Amino acid sequence: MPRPSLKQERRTQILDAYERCLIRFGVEGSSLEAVAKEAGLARALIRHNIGNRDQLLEAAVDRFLLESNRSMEQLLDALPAEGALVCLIDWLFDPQGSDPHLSLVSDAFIAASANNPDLAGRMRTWTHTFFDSIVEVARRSHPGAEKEALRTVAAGITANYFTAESLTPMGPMRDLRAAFRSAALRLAETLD
Amino acid sequence: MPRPSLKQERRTQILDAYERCLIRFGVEGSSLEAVAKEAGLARALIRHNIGNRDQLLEAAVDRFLLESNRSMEQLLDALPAEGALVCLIDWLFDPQGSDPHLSLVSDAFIAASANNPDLAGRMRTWTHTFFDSIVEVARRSHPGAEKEALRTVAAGITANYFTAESLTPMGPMRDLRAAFRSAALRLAETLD
DNA sequence: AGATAGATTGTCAAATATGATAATTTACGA
DNA sequence: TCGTAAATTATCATATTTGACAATCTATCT
Repeated sequence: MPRPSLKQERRTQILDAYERCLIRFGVEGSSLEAVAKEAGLARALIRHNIGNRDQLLEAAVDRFLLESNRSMEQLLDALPAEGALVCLIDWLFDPQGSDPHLSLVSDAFIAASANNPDLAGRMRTWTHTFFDSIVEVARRSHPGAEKEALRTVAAGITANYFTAESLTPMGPMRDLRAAFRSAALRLAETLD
Repeated sequence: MPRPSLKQERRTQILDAYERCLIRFGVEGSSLEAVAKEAGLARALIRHNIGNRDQLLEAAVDRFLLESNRSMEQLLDALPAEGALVCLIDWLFDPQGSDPHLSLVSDAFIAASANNPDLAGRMRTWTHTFFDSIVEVARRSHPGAEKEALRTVAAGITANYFTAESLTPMGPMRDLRAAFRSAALRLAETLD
């Protein structure tokens, strides 16, 4: 009987806008005004659908972790048994594949972790989870490799991926991006 | 006859505080109020010694680039002819050596580059300079290696260094940091 | 049509940020 | 001691941000 709820649509609309602001202005710099403007909504609608500034951050972190885990699981399922590691690298560094958006949002969260112990904890476990997933893929495609070697290679791939994404706010740097991809591949080859 | 000028002392005092704020709050989140409080000075003193918010950012970028180049040159001079690359990696990943502070400041500048084309340009050339320096060190210690291999390895080392530093706001993650260092070393070994 | 629950908009007060200028204090040389 | 130039403090007007609440509008059901 009541008017149908748009809560979910509004929430995603707001969180999408918030993420764009996070990338440009960071956690501290993303005012509710800016988010509302970016979303094309009145500021009071943020309050109505999500709440105050802290609740907005919390909601964004929740969604980020969910989405990140979902997308990682999906990727792991899609990887072939043969040559999984190279395939993973191709996906990570494919401009079409992984969304640079997510990495930049994580950068904002990590930077803000210095003032926010809770956030720091959540992002630490996220980082470890991400890293462990890469290790697992490496183990799959190189069952014989030593544990330490797998961790080292996984760290290197992770770092090159993170860095390539982190530099995007400066604009396209194709040469460097390609070099990071090559470095990841070169590390993977050391497991053969 | 006048009172002695403290302009230089005050400038460094303010810029030091501003960098600490940049690391915690980012460019957009670093209000003059916050900087003044962090520096233990009245806000009007920022205006007196440096100027408005834009001028503060400009001054910080200027100092960052100068300091970064100076420190890089100094490092390059200090490196031995033999095993320069491994020595460089030791220095980059030595908690005592490179100042994590500088990397975090550069992270803030890079993130803010999305809204600031001028800043983006300056940070792009800085990134390229940093990268080229690593390539040069690699070439010195492995004169026989192919150009492309040198670039790839240098990119990997750079990425692992950047990433290791970027994660510090989340708190100490020794295991991951060690893994990034190992990855850099493993990449260097591929040049042998 | 009328009731209902939710969306949407409007408005307020308090807190904070900024730029600017005036007033005051301080250290040094003459 | 006294003038001077600089540091430092005080104050102001303005704009932005935030949280809160009231008022209005709108889609659906009965």
